[in-house]
Amino acid sequence: MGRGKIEIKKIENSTNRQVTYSKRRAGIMKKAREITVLCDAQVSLVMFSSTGKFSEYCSPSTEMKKIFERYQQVSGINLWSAQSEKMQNTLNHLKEVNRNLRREVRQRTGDDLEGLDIKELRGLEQNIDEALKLVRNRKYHVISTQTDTYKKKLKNSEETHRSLMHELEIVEDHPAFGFDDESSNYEHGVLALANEGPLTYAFRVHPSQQNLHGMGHRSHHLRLA
Amino acid sequence: MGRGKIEIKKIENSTNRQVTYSKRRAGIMKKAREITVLCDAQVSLVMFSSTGKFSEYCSPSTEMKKIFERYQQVSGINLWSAQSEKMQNTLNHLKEVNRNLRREVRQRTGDDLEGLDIKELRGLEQNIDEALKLVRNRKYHVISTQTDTYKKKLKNSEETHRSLMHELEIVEDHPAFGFDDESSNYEHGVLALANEGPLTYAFRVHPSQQNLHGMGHRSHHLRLA
DNA sequence: ACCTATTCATAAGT
DNA sequence: TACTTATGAATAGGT
Repeated sequence: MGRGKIEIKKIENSTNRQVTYSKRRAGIMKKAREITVLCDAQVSLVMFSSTGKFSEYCSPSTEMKKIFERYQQVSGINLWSAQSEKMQNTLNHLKEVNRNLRREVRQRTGDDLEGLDIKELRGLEQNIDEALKLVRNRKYHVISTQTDTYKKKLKNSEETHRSLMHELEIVEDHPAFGFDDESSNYEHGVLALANEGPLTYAFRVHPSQQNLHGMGHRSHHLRLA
Repeated sequence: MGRGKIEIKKIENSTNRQVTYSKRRAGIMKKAREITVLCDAQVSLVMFSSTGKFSEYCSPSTEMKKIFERYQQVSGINLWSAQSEKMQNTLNHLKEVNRNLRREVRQRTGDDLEGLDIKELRGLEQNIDEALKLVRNRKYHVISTQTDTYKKKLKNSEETHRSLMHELEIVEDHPAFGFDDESSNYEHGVLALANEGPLTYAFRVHPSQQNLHGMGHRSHHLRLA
């Protein structure tokens, strides 16, 4: 059909090829449209030209998605196995990382020491001991910082008090209350509290980490924060 | 094209509709085949007749799968959003669990104590201290178990030795070597080694946990095993 | 399924 | 890229 019969083989002239592509693409689209209407069919047509230009037709009654899903059902081919496999791999990877992290934590809490030999136990002990020192140092640092703050606040209010008393003295000429300057007592109190307070360690349960199917081998996950 | 022009609207006579469907389907298929060859294009065509009959065409150079993947890329439509969304959620969930586990470990190693207040620090200290005791107990247990085994082995070989010596005595009538029975020296040695050996704690780097894109906020992950 | 009059699609030229 | 047109292809309706 045209000014002469043509052989069905690749058109080598690229301009010509593009022109033919455009014309025939329009033709196919029209045919697709027509068959859907005339025959009440569902059609999906996806085309990529040799230059990568993309065109599609899809029956108005449906969507590509649905047609592809139906295609899958009928053909038995799993179209997104590649994608999901990739994801599955990442997932498995993450699960393993997770398992190992949990194990590390359980070893650090002393809950899972079965598999360790002497050398590893010695190393772990050493490691935990160092961690303990770090935590203690930090604790003292925080305490002393906080104590300093309290000292300053105390000093402030003390001075405020003094000046108020002073004003009272002047106004009423009535010197009355002594003021104890042993603010170091307070520091002692804080330290005592820090070391002798209730020994429960407040783990916070993380709600978002619950109900991870197939993952949770602990009923809840701990977060120190 | 035919014995008369027809209007493009649903053919009500179902037999007629089926016949037309068959004819036009063949036509479209041919067109699809031709455009792929002539224009070096990639075409996928999926059709369902009103009676549910399924037909497909796909350029020989490719597969439905690939065309659909490409379609997705170009159109931006995620064809399996339902599937992948679920997975994505699990994935994100795992990532968060992971982050928190890492944090827990870093707090237990004393590497990340910035955000903790006194109460939390005190709890952590307490907790680590308990872990330390557990690890120490376990260590001593393993050591003593191992020592028992060594003792038994020693006793065994000692007896073997004795009987050998005895046989020598009998055979050659040549009583010569004394045997030191202080096997407890050995136990002392093991304990000393356990407490005074090199203090490096052997972390094993897990190769499979490297290069998890978007995940690793540590250059490597530790596993105590 | 086949036939064929008729309409349609389109190759090549502009 | 769009229009033109001669020509071959597709197909509606009949058998």
